[in-house]
Amino acid sequence: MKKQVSIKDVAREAGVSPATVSYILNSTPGLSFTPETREKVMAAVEKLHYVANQAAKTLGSSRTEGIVQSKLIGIVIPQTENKRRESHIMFGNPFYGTFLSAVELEIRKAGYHLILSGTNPGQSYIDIVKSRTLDGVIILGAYPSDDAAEYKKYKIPAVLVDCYGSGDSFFYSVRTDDRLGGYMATRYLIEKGHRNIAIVTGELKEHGVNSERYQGYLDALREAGIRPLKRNLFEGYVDYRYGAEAAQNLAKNRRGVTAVFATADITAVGLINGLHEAGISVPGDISVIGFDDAEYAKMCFPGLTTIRQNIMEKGRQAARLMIEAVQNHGLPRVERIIPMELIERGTVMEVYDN
Amino acid sequence: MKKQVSIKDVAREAGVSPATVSYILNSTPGLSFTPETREKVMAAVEKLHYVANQAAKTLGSSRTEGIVQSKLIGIVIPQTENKRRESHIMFGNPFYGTFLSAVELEIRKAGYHLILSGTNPGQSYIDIVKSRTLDGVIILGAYPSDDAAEYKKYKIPAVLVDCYGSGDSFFYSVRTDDRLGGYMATRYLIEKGHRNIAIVTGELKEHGVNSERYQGYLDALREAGIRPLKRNLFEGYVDYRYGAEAAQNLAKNRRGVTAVFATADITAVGLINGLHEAGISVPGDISVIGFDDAEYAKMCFPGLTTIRQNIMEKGRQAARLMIEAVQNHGLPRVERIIPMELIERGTVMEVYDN
DNA sequence: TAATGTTATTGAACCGTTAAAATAAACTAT
DNA sequence: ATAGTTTATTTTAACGGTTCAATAACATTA
Repeated sequence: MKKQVSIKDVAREAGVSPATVSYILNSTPGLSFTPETREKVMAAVEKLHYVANQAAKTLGSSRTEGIVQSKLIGIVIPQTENKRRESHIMFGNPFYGTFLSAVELEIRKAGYHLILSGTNPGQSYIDIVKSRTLDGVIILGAYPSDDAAEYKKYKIPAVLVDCYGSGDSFFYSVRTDDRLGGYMATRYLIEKGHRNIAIVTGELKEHGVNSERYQGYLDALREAGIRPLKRNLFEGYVDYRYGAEAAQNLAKNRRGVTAVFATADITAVGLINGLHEAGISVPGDISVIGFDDAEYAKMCFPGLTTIRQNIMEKGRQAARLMIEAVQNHGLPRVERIIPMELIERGTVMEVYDN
Repeated sequence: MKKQVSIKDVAREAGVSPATVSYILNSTPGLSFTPETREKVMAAVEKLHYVANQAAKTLGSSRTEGIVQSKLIGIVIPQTENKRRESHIMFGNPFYGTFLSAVELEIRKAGYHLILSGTNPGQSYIDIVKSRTLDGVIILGAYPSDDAAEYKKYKIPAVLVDCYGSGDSFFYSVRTDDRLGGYMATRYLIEKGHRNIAIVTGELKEHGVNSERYQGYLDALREAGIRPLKRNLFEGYVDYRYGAEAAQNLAKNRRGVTAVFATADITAVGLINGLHEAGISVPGDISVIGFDDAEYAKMCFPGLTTIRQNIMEKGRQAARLMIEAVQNHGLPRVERIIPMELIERGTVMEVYDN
């Protein structure tokens, strides 16, 4: 690691003081400089290939309250090392990849950088935030409520993505109306004549995405006067394998189920393949609807009928909200709801009489 | 942003000097302290919830050559904003998600953090490296050769993943033997009786992954005494859509092609679905083999026969190599080759006589 | 007992930058 | 011509750590 070119080198080269260089490069408001001085400085910067040291900037500006700028945004995704369960791995579900892609693009455009971290569920992230003096944090999935107080205490803007249960006015939030989505999916199946509808989903933690979608499912059943059956609830993991497992169980004991709502596409695909393997045709024997419209929803055969949420858009919104929050300190809480739409492909079939 | 607890606060609380706190917390070698002092310090740290400021650490230690530690590893993935071509989007190909997941896990275990960035192809990343004083950089795909000199100059360890053409002894490298992989895929098709084999691939840039796989394809043909045909080369993009496009062209004018080697699974799946749409059966009419064994290779129907590369393993190796390089400065160049294996599923069919 | 090591601890310079206060130079206004 | 503003720039003191040289306290050796 060679000694880097510092602001002093630039100052010397340009024949001005370090402060002048700093002011000019940051175009600090309320200060004026001669065009000549400006030019001299810029020329020196060019000549020496000067790039400011971010650590020093962060440190130097940490004196003034509120304007600390590490230009670093943290993004936290739950992920544990777990050989047995893909669902614990960040990108077991490609949803994250797409989302991250959109976030990165926006964040970079705004001149910030993204510091990516997984966390063991429940593990605190606040140390990282403190030690790196992050400008803000984007949190995916359930957020560790212990940290919440700290974020507020230190006034770190936090954007919660797909989080429920924090009505707290401090946090920004981006999500879809998952309950409505669950309702849409189930209602669609009902409209197609299905009455005995199973649901395959991940852990129904309080205030989670799965839980909301499940509520929506119940809403739709209730509306249609269908009594929900406990045995039609398959609660497990959000991964391919659990879908396949659910398929096996379903194949063993169908009890008249004609349709399944899988609360994530990845589970849906596992389910479909599992059913195929068990000799059950989709949608011939059982209809399936998913959720997300992930990349591969259109790739599998038959194409997966699903509730589409615009993941890129979700990422974009989260990033923009973050930047806004960082730049206009103390903005009032904003909640962005990303719209959904039902995509009809080939995994749902109409049934007549029952 | 509240004023943070500093090392001075801890020192005061413990009744020692800041230097002592620093030494104890970093367990600086060659120094001894009374157990009492140690305990006092640790107690104060606990009590005040002290977390060291990384910016200050980085800056403070930047005096001593070689041991600057921002504890930040950069990871660079080519990605541009391009509405028309998914291939330019980082996670258009889920390969990246899986890879990133593995890297993050390893990096975090070693106490480092990952700073994630896309780059417009050809755009320099060196400014980020300098400004953030990154400890090292993991670079995916073709690397901007202009930066290479800078990395060397500043002695920034760089791990090149899936990069060819840098025999430079400064760089570490992780990759698969793509040429061999291309050979394996093609040879397998030949063994199954195919002689008129097309290849669908991304841009054949000099020294790229695609180019290597293409070479392997040629190797296999040559070995079998088959003359490669120009019209059998479909050179485009590494995305779903290009696979579908290639399928259309192929459907319009098959000229006896009975098998296709798609150099990425995502393209393979696009191809298969495109062929289906055009009324061509896979593998009935045309066999397809892919490359990667991405998540959805087993999800599509029929399951995709493909060359599997262990992506998690690739990520793990890249991360470990990085950490090693950072910690043992000036390690000699290492190259890790991740093995492949052929996964037989349902998209290749044997043909007899021709 | 004085000289000599050790061991535990501290003081202070320094890293690269920002920000507040100070200064110098150039204009106004009286 | 003198004081008062305004404009352009510099000086200095942080920011929160690390690290080297210095010191104090204690044990050892001659």
